Amino acid sequence: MKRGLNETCNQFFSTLANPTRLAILELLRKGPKNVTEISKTLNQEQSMISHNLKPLENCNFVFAKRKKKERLYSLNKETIEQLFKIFAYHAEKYCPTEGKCLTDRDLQERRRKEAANRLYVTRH
Amino acid sequence: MKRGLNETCNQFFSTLANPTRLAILELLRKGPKNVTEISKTLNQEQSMISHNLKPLENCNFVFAKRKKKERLYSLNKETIEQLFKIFAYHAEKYCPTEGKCLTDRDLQERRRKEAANRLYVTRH
DNA sequence: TTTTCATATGAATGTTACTTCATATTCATC
DNA sequence: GATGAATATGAAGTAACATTCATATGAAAA
Repeated sequence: MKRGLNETCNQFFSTLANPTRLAILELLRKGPKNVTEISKTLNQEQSMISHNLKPLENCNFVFAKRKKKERLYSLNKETIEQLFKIFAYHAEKYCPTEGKCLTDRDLQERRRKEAANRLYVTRH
Repeated sequence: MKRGLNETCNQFFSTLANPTRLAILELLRKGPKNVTEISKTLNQEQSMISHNLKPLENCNFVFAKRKKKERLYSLNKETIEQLFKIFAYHAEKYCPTEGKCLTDRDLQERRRKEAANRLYVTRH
């Protein structure tokens, strides 16, 4: 397959395409946090936070530095704030009611329900 | 789970997190194209292109309008060009050799190979 | 009004990513 | 160098997503 924008670009957006990771990024906007703090604030298992921090760090969306026994994670504000800004602008303009932006999955579910409904009407 | 940046944001990035869809977006930078043209240029099945155009359209990353029998898809340049610009800047700065940005999958594979190698060495 | 071209849809299957739990590693302190 | 606290890793199961092939729909032309 023809791929101009390379694997790296896919990686870039894939790393952002996860609710846990987005939550981490949003939390880190407030300032640096260690793993335990993130884990507790987001009410998620520590191992899950670590697993999700890894791709964020690989992509340089967050930076880490040791502080005694802890690892302090901080946000790459330059990149992330810009991205969130674009998103916010786009969402404001195009998804004001959040009524758009449906997944295939949503559409599938909707169809299922419509079909069930049709069936229900037909039955009577 | 605590989720500040909502579902819409995840959707936003998830839609971008796919090589086929990125290829479509990049192609549309050159100008509007219909489904068949996209399909042929990217050398992908028409149904696949259609399936992937749907989320792009849902998120308003592309716009569609009829032209006779065809549907002409065009880019939401405002959003997409900005995103690509940020990505390009970030990649330039942080992944100059594309040596970073490894997935869990990559790391897993690397480990497998290393393990196999260790085993190989041990055998002799 | 049926034929053809262009696109969309559905359902099935394959592929990838996420989550979890158990355990390993790392680093400081005793 | 043993212990404890903080974090990372591995492997397995599960859920989500992408892809494919067959077919349906829609729009124009004959």
